Amino acid sequence: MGTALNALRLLEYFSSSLPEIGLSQLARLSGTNKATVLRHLRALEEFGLIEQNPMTKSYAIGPASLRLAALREIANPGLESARQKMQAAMLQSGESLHLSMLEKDILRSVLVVETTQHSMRVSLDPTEVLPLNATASGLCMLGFGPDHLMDAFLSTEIMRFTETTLTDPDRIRDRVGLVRQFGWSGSDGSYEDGVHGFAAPIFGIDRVAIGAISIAVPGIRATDAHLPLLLRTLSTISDELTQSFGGQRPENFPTEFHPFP
Amino acid sequence: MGTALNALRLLEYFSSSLPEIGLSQLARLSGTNKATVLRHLRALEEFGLIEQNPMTKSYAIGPASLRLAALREIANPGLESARQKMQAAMLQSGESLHLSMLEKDILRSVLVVETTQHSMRVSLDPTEVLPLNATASGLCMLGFGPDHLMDAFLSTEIMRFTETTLTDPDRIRDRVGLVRQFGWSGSDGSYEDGVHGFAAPIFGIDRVAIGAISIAVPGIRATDAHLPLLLRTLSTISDELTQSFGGQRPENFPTEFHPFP
DNA sequence: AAGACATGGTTCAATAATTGAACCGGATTT
DNA sequence: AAATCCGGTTCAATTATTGAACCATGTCTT
Repeated sequence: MGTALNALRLLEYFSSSLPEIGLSQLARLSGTNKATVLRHLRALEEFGLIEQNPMTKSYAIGPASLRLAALREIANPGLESARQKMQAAMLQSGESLHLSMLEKDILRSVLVVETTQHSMRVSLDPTEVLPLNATASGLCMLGFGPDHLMDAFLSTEIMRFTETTLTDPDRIRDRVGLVRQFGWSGSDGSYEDGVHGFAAPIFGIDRVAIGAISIAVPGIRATDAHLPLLLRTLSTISDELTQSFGGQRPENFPTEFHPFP
Repeated sequence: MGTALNALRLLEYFSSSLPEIGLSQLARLSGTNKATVLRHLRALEEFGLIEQNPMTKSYAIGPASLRLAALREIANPGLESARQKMQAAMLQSGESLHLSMLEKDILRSVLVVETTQHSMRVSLDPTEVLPLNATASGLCMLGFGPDHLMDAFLSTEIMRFTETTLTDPDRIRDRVGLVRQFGWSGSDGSYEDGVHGFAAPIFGIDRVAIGAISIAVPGIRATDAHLPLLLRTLSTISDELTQSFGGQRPENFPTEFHPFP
């Protein structure tokens, strides 16, 4: 059951590293027959969610995506203003910013603003799924997101990415405790070696986090001297974004961020 | 045939004036059974293209649209830079800009940058379909778009919007001839009373127009004194956008725009 | 140059999913 | 309190979907 969904799922195989896919390749990736893949692609193409490159014959995401995004922006304004706020925060901190939102128990990156001030920067896939245990944003969500999130996450397989990835449930819980106390979270290369992240929650109307804003910094620039600036930036932008999404911080949420002891 | 397409078509009923739709209402709009509409909505929701407001139970475009748009931006970069160029042109001319692209014989608005310099401005729906005979952008496309476009358009019903809308095929052809000669097109309230538009084509790699950029001006500010500035802005931005989309202007295309005699 | 192996796309009978009328329980309206 | 509205469910008849095999074409390898 779910023909429409099967067709849509084909879109999941497109990514920033694989933006164009051929028919046979997509059939292989999805484990479906070529004929049905073609049928689905044709349907998606007619709607405009897919377009075929007439030269290479391979397929890519089509213009309807932009239309729908614009439409969502109307029903759910805020993303465009979020981008502007992130731009300002990028200029202030000099580092790349990274907004992610919770979509039913998975945390997905939705907006990336890259720094223009350093040539060495952290580049992120703007549609990536972020592991909750390995990223600063993920730890934030575990700390301030819906109550069931931690249990839901611990019941899935916990992935390891680098040496420093937290995989032990008890240690994750300890860390999340600290995050709750300080209001922000950090990750030191626990997702990708050499990449440090600092994140703070964005709250919804019910004071539960709906997403997170993070600053990604190359290890070399993640110094104690730099930290206060990053934390100040983080505190203000997380507050701004919470407000611009119509949310509110919990009563006891720290008004400014301090380094972990 | 085309279950997936039928599901996707439900998305067409969402618009800026109707961003949230209930189940029964959507069934009525689409002329389909409630049960199947619900099935489709569920499929779309699971993928994230639709989300249900838990309070009102009605449906709206979901977050997956943003993901797909970001993905398209990677495969097909340029839109974001187009926005920036349009922003600059907006500041230069003081008026709202409006980018539209051809999607298989229909012209669709994809990006709108509104002026910040006047409180009276022209506001446009960013996902609107533009009539080829009644808008400046449309006339541009007829003049510089694919050859078959004019015939395809004339074989459909030609709509009238205001007193000044061009509906006579011969007069349309005459006007398009002028547009070809001068490189830009204008519309004087032929789509909406009191709104004047000035548009220039954006070309693809094969020197055929793939879209148009237009400046929308309230009638009062569409003066002869203002026109040279608008035309200068138009000429440079259409050239920039053509380049940024990897296209090239035709050999004999005017290097600067002059008022119609 | 000839085969082997890719690719995108088509065909068609068996099958499995889609469809819509009728129905339900609850909330508003009359 | 009767009558509508709403979102959502059920189930048998039907209809569209599916996948194996098959083309035609192009590109490597031998």
